[in-house]
Amino acid sequence: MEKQYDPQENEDRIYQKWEDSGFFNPDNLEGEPYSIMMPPPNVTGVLHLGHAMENTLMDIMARYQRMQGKKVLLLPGTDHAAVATQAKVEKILIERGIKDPRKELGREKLLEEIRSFAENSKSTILQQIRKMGTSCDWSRLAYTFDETRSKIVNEVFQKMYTDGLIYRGHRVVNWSVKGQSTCSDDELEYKERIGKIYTFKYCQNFPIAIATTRPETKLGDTAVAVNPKDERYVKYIGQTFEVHDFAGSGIDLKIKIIAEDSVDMNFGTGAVGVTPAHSMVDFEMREKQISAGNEIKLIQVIDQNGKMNEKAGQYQNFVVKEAREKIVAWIKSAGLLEKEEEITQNVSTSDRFGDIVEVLPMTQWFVAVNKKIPGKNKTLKELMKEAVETGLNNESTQKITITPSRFEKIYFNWIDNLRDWCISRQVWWGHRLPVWYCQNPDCQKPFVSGSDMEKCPLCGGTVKQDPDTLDTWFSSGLWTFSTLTEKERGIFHPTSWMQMGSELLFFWMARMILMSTYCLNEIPFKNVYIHGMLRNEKGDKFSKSAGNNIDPIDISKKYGTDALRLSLISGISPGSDSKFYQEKIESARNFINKLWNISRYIINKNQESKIINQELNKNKLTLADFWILQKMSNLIEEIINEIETYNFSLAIEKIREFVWNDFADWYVEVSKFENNKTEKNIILNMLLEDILKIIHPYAPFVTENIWSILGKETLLISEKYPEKESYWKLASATQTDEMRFDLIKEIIIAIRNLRSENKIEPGKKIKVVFDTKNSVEFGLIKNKDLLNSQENLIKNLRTGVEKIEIIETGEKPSDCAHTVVAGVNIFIPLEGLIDIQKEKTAAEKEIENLKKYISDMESRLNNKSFVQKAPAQIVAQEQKKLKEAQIKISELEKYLEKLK
RNA sequence: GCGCGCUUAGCUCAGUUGGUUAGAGCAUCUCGUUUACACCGAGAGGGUCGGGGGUUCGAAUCCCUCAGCGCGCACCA
Repeated sequence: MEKQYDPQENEDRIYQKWEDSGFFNPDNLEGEPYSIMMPPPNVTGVLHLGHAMENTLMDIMARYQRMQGKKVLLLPGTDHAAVATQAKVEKILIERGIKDPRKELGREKLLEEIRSFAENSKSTILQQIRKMGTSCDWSRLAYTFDETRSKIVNEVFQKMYTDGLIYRGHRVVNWSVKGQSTCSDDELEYKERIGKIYTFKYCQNFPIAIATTRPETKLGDTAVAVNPKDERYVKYIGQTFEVHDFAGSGIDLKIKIIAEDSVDMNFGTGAVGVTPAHSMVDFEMREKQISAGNEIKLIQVIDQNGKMNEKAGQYQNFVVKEAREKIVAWIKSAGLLEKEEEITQNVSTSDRFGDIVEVLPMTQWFVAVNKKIPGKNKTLKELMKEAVETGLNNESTQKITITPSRFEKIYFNWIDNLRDWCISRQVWWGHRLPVWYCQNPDCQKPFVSGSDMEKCPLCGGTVKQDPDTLDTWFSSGLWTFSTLTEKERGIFHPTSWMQMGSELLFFWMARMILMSTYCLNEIPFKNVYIHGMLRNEKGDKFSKSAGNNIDPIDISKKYGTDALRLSLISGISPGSDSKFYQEKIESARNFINKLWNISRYIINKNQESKIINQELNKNKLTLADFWILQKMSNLIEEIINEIETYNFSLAIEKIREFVWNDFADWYVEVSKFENNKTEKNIILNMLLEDILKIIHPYAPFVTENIWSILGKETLLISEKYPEKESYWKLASATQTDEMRFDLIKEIIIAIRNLRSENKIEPGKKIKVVFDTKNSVEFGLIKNKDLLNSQENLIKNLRTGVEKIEIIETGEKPSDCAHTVVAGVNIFIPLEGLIDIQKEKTAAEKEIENLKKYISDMESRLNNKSFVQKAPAQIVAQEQKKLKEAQIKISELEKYLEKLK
């Protein structure tokens, strides 16, 4: 074995071994099913650090559960990411000089370009997932746009259409002019900007002034809404006012004054100009009014190119911004403007195309979220709520738990504000709507079909498929079950655990819940873990455009995948962002190397002593042996608990602390000189093997590598996770072993400390005198006997102690360095080398501290209500502490006296 | 505007239902080539737990309030 671990040599080979072993495929495993669906990365490029972190989290969980004896499925896949991918490829094509790819290439050719880009990107991504060590079942690899998934998409569409949950309607939608496509409410990004709000009247004799940031849309106004409690305006409610030639457009407006409770009387003029065609809120007002029998018109004045249309009269063909300026100028000159103020406003932009989104009325396809599902008497909204609130159909086994729980509130909040989901997109890359329109002018009926249609089933006329495609989240929503066969759904669905970033809460998590509860009457997953975002040391997001992007594969190549994995999850906690920086990677690499060297030491030792499968003789165990066995037992319990509550970072931190501090720095050192060699070797090997197992989910490559160097014929990936009980059985000698070993540890540290403080030369051998007269005892064994029996530890653990003397006189030897641990006086004779003044100052300072401590403690214990109210256990504990401090202070005082 | 987080050592973070003199890693300083590891070992220094108030025998922990940062939603007339 090399002095330093070289990750490069083996990673690919080991991954191949795992893959060949079949353990990635749950069909080869026994036990309780445990399933994780990988959030399919978009085929828009390469994996970034966030993906790498996700892969690490999922793989830790998958490997851990596999080692716990479960039948683990980690299913890999990719997402065609409709709009995102098309937008990306179009951008590339434009950069290549094709000005308008859709026009110049046409549907088929453009799709061919996108397909080839996507396939390329896909193969890169899959390679990267392998490189991360992800133990996923490649035989079940899925793609949201492959044949199997497309078939299910069509089936679900048809089912929802039949149930009346998917409908074609003329409603307002978000329209990206640049992308020439709709987008859903969730695909909007709000950007803050400074805008102007104008307060004016439509015309001189209009009774009410209104305010707006978009005067150009006022050409489409058909109502003014006021609060019915508003005394200023109540008299106008129900009246219709005509505005002749609004803003010189040549267009006459008919404005009806309507009552709306939601109008804030104190905001602006207390009246809202209602533009149903260009505002979601106004459109809803109109629907409300209509259902109350109050007809209001819908007048569209902006077209799909972001220009004013023929309904804008004189302003036709101006882009909205120009029209706005002209109308404002006209209003000003006509003396209608009452106020002009600057405000900060949020404008909705398209998250993929980046342009400001216009709200337009269009005929599109929608999912009705507030409509009762036939046979269920519940709406989709209600299903989605139920699944998280009480459990689907009020079954507790069908309840989704979100970690951290605060995201549940955010989710409910979102559901409350949910509108019908526009699912048709005018991009070409995606699942084409399974809708056919009869071309016979006498028929013209639309048909929804799960499979391709050729002829109109009614009139036999030719049919033409709808050119639109589905919102990408429609297919992603099916992911937890579209990836499984019917039979597999019985085993792996609902899936056990799902992890994702908080930005996908609505896009994806909510849609999966919607689809799964509706289609299968089952929740998609039992537990969702929401992770935060990785940021750099300054707290900035990593992004290509900011130029601070880090390629995880570069780090993997330089430091090894194990170090990358450890550094990615170090310091993370559920739902919170975390920082990722160089020191973390190095620290992780160092730990891997430490593990390598611990193993190297033990493996070399094995070769010398050639021990084979010997039984541990409990009678030959030392205090140190019992101590480490107890520690290991506790550790296993703690980390299982941490992993199962998704505290991945805490678990590995605890492992690291144990491995480095307890095992390497103390136990391995002790093993070098204690005489029960056989027992030591057995314990060292047992611990090493189990340490490799508990680290394996985090750092699979190095652990598997060492495992094979240990000469194991099995693969570590398929080993059983260690159990607390097996250590507990060995270690349960006495509970106080741990405390007594810790006392020896403290004494050793105190001796090292005295050496350092008194500048005793490194190589110089010393004698130590212990006075145990007033010391605090642990258990039945006297400290005197304990020190006697553990002389070996004290001498050999980097203390340079050559001789030990134990006295019980309470007399102070002179010319000594001195300290007190648990009442044990420790003296190191210094033969005139001692700096008396320094010793005095140190002792005085410590006495000072102790005095304050003791007086605090005394006043607490003298406080009657403390003694009365605090639990007896706490009081006893405090009394013990006080006693210890008192012993220490009196010993120090005596020592100080001696110094004078 | 409504709701939710966060604020602990120079940095990154722990701190379980309130109960040791608030912990770790990195960084800093001192010492050390002791043959598993200098990607190492031994030690040290460093915090009035964001400010203020309250509850309690006892508060980093619970409540109120203020401030800073972040997130979600709504508004954006």
